[in-house]
Amino acid sequence: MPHASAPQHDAPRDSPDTTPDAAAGTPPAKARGKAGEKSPRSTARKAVGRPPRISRDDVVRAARRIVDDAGVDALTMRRLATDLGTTPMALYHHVRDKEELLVLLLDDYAAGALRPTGLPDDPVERVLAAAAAIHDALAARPWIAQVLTADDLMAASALWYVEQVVDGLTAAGLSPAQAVHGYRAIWYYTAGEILVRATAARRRAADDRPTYREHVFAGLDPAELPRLSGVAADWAELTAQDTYRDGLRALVTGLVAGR
Amino acid sequence: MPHASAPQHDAPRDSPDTTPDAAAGTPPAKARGKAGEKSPRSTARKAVGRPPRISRDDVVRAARRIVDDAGVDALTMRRLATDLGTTPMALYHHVRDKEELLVLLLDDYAAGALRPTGLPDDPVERVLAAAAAIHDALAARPWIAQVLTADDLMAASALWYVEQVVDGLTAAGLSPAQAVHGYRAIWYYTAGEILVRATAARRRAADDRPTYREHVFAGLDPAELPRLSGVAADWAELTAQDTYRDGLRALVTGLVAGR
DNA sequence: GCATGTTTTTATACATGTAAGAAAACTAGC
DNA sequence: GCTAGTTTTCTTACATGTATAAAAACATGC
Repeated sequence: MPHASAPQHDAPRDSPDTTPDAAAGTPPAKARGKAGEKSPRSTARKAVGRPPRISRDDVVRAARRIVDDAGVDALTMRRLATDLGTTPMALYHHVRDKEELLVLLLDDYAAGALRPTGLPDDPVERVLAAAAAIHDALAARPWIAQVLTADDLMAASALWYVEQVVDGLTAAGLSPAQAVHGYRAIWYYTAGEILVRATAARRRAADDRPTYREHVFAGLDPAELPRLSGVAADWAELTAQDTYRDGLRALVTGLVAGR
Repeated sequence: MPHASAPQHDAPRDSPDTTPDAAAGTPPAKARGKAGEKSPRSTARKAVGRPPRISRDDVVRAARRIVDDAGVDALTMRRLATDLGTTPMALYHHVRDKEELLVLLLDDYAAGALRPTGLPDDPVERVLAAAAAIHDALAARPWIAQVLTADDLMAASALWYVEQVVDGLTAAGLSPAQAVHGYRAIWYYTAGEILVRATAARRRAADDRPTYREHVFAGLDPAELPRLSGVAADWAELTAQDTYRDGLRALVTGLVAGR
């Protein structure tokens, strides 16, 4: 297994680069060069090519600083480059595109935010608690919506919670395959909730546009759509309520009841 | 209630513009002018200001043509303007921004795609069928992901299905408020599924990047995360399966069981 | 020292959405 | 006809993500 001083990023599309530590918080391995290598094999060559001035970790850290200080809207590739003392395009050797940078950032946050605290013993309750923990951690950061749809978001730091969900479902009687499918369903529901809510909040903040929904609901025909007409007046209030946990419980209950 | 020849778009932020027909498929009301008005009051004035060369409907129609012919990626404001024989900025008087245009487009598609066909009588089955119909109609068009998070997406054409869901849940014993919350849960789940899947598909198509998940799953510690390690090999296959309906049934079952 | 290969950085350029303001094309009142 | 007011359109300009290609900075083998 080659380790040594693997490149930070799978360059123009060839090196496998399966260093499992590149993602999390490994020190940048800067100050490389003449330091002795522990690894018995792999002859620790002197790293060919132009030496990098910045590492992927530098990029992520600088990005995090910007987001913390000035919000996610201030995070542009140009500003990031300026903060790092390089050019925008130099970043693209450490990060495939901005979206990957955001995923990395999310992972960075998750590493600090999520803490394995005492979870209940009962399987169903454990699933609920783990899912809610993921949800709350993500929902706290609105900019996450831009990244959330990552199919493979659940990386590194959050995996422990995924494990809890899958394990809980298994303990409740589901097969491994069913447990994975159940986890996915929970993930769809969770991601959907956050995304829909975040978008709605963004719209409300950005503008006082008549929400289009009011527009549509105003012209509702009680004869054709009686139920909707009946709740039209309360719709805004009802949908503003946070019912994530209720829905989650319903979903998990249904998953477990289904065998 | 003023009607007459209301402006197509709430201009620089003042006119209420609550014409309930502006959204769907009302004829552009072009060829306006000397035609007699039915409305008894509202003296049908001669429309002040520079006469528009294009209507909002023209914009949506042209956009639809582009999407149908060349895909959603080809839909740029510049191209749209060229097709209509105007300038990009002229579009912004009929559409707030590109996102609103996409919402309008989606509505346009929904009007044609969704057809109220025979739904089951059993409340739960009806909810399932209605939700699945929405899901399938949306999932068929990948570009929808960009718009889907609209909190108020369920406009005009799709409302009939929303009605079916809320009505079915009510018939199954839920209170009106619970039914709305239930609908929302179903919507979160549905939107999340489509979004996550669409994004995953896009990534897979765009590039053969090692999915980052493989990356993470490769370095899994079986001692710490036994369940995930156990299914790691099958993860890709399991998550590729379409289990939307299974999860939906579980959710609805749980919602109904919860009273 | 010098040519070669490799990796990172830089320079340049483009397409996109859209903000800001000027101009055009009308009606209404005089 | 002329001015004022109103609505739509056009011109110009900017910020952004990122493609492309050249240049820089190293190690290696000669």
